[in-house]
Amino acid sequence: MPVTIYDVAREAGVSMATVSRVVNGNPNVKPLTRKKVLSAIERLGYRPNAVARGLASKKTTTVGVIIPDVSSLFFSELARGIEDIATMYKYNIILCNSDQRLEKELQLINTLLEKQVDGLLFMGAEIKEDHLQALKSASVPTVLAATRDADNTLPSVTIDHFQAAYDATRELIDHGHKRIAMITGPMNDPLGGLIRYEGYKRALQDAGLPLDEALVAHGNFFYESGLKATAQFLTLTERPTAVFAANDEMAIGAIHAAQDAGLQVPRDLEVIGHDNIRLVEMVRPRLTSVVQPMYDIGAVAMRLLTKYMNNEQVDEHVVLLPHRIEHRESTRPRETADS
Amino acid sequence: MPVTIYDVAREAGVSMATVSRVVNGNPNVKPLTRKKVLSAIERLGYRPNAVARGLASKKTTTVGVIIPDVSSLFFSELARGIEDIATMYKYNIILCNSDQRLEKELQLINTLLEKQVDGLLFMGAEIKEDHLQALKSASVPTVLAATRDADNTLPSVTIDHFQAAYDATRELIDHGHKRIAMITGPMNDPLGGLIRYEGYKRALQDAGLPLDEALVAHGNFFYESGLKATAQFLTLTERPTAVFAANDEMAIGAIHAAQDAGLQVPRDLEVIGHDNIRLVEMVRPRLTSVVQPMYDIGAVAMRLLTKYMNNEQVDEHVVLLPHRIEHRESTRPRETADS
DNA sequence: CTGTTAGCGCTTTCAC
DNA sequence: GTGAAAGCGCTAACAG
Repeated sequence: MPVTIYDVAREAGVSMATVSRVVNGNPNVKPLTRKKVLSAIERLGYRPNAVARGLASKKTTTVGVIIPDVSSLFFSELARGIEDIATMYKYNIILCNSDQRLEKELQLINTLLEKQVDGLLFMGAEIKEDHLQALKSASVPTVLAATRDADNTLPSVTIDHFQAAYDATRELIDHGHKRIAMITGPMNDPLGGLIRYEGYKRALQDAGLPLDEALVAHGNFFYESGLKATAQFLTLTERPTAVFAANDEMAIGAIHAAQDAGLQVPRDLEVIGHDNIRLVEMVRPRLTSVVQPMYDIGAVAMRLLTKYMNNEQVDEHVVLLPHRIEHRESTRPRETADS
Repeated sequence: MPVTIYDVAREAGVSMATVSRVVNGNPNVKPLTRKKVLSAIERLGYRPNAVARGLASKKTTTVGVIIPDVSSLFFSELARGIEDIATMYKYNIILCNSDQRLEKELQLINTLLEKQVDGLLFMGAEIKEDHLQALKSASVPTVLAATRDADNTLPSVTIDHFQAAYDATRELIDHGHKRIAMITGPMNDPLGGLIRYEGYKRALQDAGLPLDEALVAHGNFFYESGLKATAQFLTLTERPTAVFAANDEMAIGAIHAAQDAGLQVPRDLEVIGHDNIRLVEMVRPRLTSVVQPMYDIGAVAMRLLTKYMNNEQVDEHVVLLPHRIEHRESTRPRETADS
């Protein structure tokens, strides 16, 4: 039923090999022959079968992407960066949601390898020994995006999460705050959760400020948890005067909790978020946030993966992208800062 | 290098056919034989090659998904619904961003067909003759998600956009408003743009209200455009007292524009959005919005596609999911409404 | 520059 | 229940 390379060959009066050459842009074809083939292709409406090609060439020009949740504001931005660069290099992506469940992640790795992807892009919170094991069984390269494994066994693209959290906290300290609260991510998330908390603690410590457990709440990255944590903070007799949230959604929750309590941001409570998702511009006051360049992380990770897939030389297997703080109205300008 | 079905056959002392049967769960295998094969698979670490399988069986258990932009709050939610159901039916998805550019859409359709996807899920604003043409050249089924073609040539899953916009406008009319503004989507988007505008116009007309062109702004679905449009509305001598925006992002922009102008929502301006994305809960006041069940649309579309792919009987090729208005604080409760 | 010839790893009749 | 054998549609040596 469908027209094959063989049909085209017959129609053009050449061999399959020649058709294959034309289709693949091999220069070793006489212009006239090429023209004949092209016209036969046109006439027959030939469409190369990528599956057959994949079997014969052992390349599928497809990469597997494991993502916790595409509908997340954070990850969908990453996914876009990944796909754009993939397209640029003629790859397609098979996208799979893992919900960060270990079992599902492992199963997805396996499925993707069965599908003979040329490479794997992995996003997720924690990289366990199981992941390393599963990935090692693959003959294809893997790159981690927005995360990394503890020993840097795998190539990865991230920012310096510790430093980013440190900087954010430091910023609040510099504004004269003594009681700075933090809404962390889940503590079983090494980078998004634990390390940012460590950065916060270190910054306090370096500034000689005490760590008050009452000012630390463990959130789950969702708006609601930021809202609740902050509402709770505000019931304390010694309330915090600033909050650092491990992501923007929770930070926005913090702003709203403050407003719901009749406080003004940043006058009564300064708030700083993390990631700088598009949402930060869609709140009043607009949210100051640590910029994690999601799109770029995805793009760089994919670019890195193409290098591995092409056996190109790679000097930096572990890439750290720069971060910075984008100042908006949820924090006071430095000049006018006071406690 | 990689272990093939042939290796397993030899190791287990059976034929490839038998291994194939075991792998595919064919019941016609003696339990003992099955056990031998399974153990050989285990021992060798055999992983079936889905590409070879795809070539031989002409099924890839992969569907192509064309999406305008995964990083969009609206579409990423749809994508999640699609992927979840795909997973449920053992399909993987190749996800491609089209940015709604016709040329890219057509090219993606072609690429996906080359990759021998078993089906196609298409999201986009306008379905042109070109699309129909390209899709027709495929021997695989296509389902449209959150859109449909003018003649319902293709199966689709949507809500009744006209009625949804009508209902939203009607709601504001019922609150006693005489000057109701609308921020539309792009007019070249038949459903998200044009039809919602038609619904708005009809509602006004049915209520005997005049259509004031000064109260209609054409936005682009982004926050900024809602912000600007509303700021503009508020400079009018006869300001609107209510706004209906064609999506939530613009509606949130409307809220902020009002607040920036020192007005209170909903007291001075009622705002109603469209889609009910997750963001509506993350603004103050929280946004009243027309619920378009994105996740469900994706899920139902994918489910429908599985039916076509399995040649199952389908009675409803064009499915309309119900919509409703979710009332929040950006509109006044009906009881206390006044002009 | 072009054609011949093996496969790629699996499914699928068709026999037995 | 099981095996033999013929492809699926293409690429990739290898010859010429």
